[in-house]
Amino acid sequence: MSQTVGRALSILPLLAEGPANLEQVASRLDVHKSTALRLLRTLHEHGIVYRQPDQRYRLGARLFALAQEAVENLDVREIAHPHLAELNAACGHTVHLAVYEEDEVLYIDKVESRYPVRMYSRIGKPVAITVAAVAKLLLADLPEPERRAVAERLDYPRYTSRSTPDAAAFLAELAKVREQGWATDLGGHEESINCVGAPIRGAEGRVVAAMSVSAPNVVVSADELLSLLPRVRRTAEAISAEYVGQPTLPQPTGGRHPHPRHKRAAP
Amino acid sequence: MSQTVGRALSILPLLAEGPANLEQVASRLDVHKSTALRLLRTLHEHGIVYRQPDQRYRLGARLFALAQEAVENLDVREIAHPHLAELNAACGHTVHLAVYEEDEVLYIDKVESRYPVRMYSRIGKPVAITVAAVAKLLLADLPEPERRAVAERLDYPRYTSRSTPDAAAFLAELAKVREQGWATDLGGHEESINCVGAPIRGAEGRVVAAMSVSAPNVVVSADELLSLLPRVRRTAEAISAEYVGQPTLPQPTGGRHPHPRHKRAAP
DNA sequence: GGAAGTCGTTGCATATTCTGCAACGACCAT
DNA sequence: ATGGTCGTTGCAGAATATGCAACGACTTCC
Repeated sequence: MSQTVGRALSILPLLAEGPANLEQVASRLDVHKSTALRLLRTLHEHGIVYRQPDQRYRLGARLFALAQEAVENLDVREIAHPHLAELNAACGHTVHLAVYEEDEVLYIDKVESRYPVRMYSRIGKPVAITVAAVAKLLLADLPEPERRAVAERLDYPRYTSRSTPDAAAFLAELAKVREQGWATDLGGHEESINCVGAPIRGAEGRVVAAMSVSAPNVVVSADELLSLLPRVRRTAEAISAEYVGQPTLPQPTGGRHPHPRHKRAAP
Repeated sequence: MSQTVGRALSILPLLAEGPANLEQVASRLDVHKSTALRLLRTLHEHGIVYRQPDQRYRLGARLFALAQEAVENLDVREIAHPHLAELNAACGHTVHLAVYEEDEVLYIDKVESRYPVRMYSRIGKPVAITVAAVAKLLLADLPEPERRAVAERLDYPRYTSRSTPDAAAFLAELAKVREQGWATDLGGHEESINCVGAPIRGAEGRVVAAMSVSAPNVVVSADELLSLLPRVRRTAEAISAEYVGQPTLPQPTGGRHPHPRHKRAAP
């Protein structure tokens, strides 16, 4: 909508890859150096980017501070953490917490495995949405039309031979997950890694987050991991219970949609 | 420099406080609703802000992802973490890692105390710059003119009776810290909390980060905490050694300053 | 040691882009 | 029904961002 702001924001992912100098930024934005300079200066004034001693720019500290504040406002995280830690203490595997937002699922918390062989993942990193157990749980709860729309919008990379191949398969899987109330990822992302997950529900039973336990084959077999399912579900339910118990006033007004999603064209 | 971008960026700290609707944003930016709408839409397109089901805006997931990438590029953090964890395992207290950036010092890592009574702090939150041990360490290493300029720019809130009262006192303290190579905060921020810190040095001996151990009076006395100093210094030195050992190509060119800081006016 | 080459910076004229306005539509309350 | 809130849209005017060209600081190459 706003070209200038759009350009400025495009600089951020670019700098996230690593420090860059003025010319690199200008050429990747496809604007004149002077334009890039002004944008960078503005970002700098706001502490979003930082200028290194060698004059190159990188993402600044305030961005980090902002993001940190943002996550802290996600009450699910606060509530869930102790439960996740407890589960990790009990089984020793990596435990993840994830939320869905605009075609992306991302980890917002994680308790590391206590085994030396670990799964790689990163808080804040988008999840492999078509295969991850947490992603299935979150998408399975979307209202039918939207679920369908999202499924068709996605790409289906073949990470492994067991990755979800296409939208149809994914929708079928989502239906199953929705039905049974839990989900798995058996080698769909990394051949040797399995996950079991369960949904965390807020008021009115909507899925607000999802959690999972992940472990590589070399540590426990898929069957052994599945045997943890009851425990995982109990943890998710405990979090849900606590979450609905004292939700810090989420969505005061029910739902107002001045412009409904699927509006009919005017006559 | 760029008004539009500036306005858009001003929305971020505002939303960090909590979700807000269009009107609130518009009035706090002091612009027309339609203007605020366009800015928010642009931020939304880039995933920086998210629109809740109740139509209010809050900071989005991508901001979180970006920030996460940003910190990961700070190699000090990667290198330091295991050492901090080890120190925590040994003494049980809260361990912090902080960096300085443009008049701000902020925590970039933290290992929580294992005692029930803990100091409150938050990764990503700006540190009380005039009293914190880590802040003293970082500022003490600035070149003299800048150190002075910063000290005079700062505010000196009287958190407690032992807070640094003014710029003169602060500069004196910094000189001492610079001299002795370590720093303390004895009840300067919270009456009952003490800290001991040591600097982490990069190539050429410049201080690139600082670490500290904090504990409340009720757990250990200031003297007992001070007895940890040798250990803290050793940890900081171990991190420094590892950091200079394999710095992932920081600052390739030495220093180019097309426009020197203190340029004389043209004749 | 001079000359050519980088790279960041500045002032300015142009026109592109953003702004505020006013009116509308959807929704809620009374 | 009626009035009120809040988000959304199209438009004309004007403020704002843009690209250009030239310069200064610095490096490198001959």
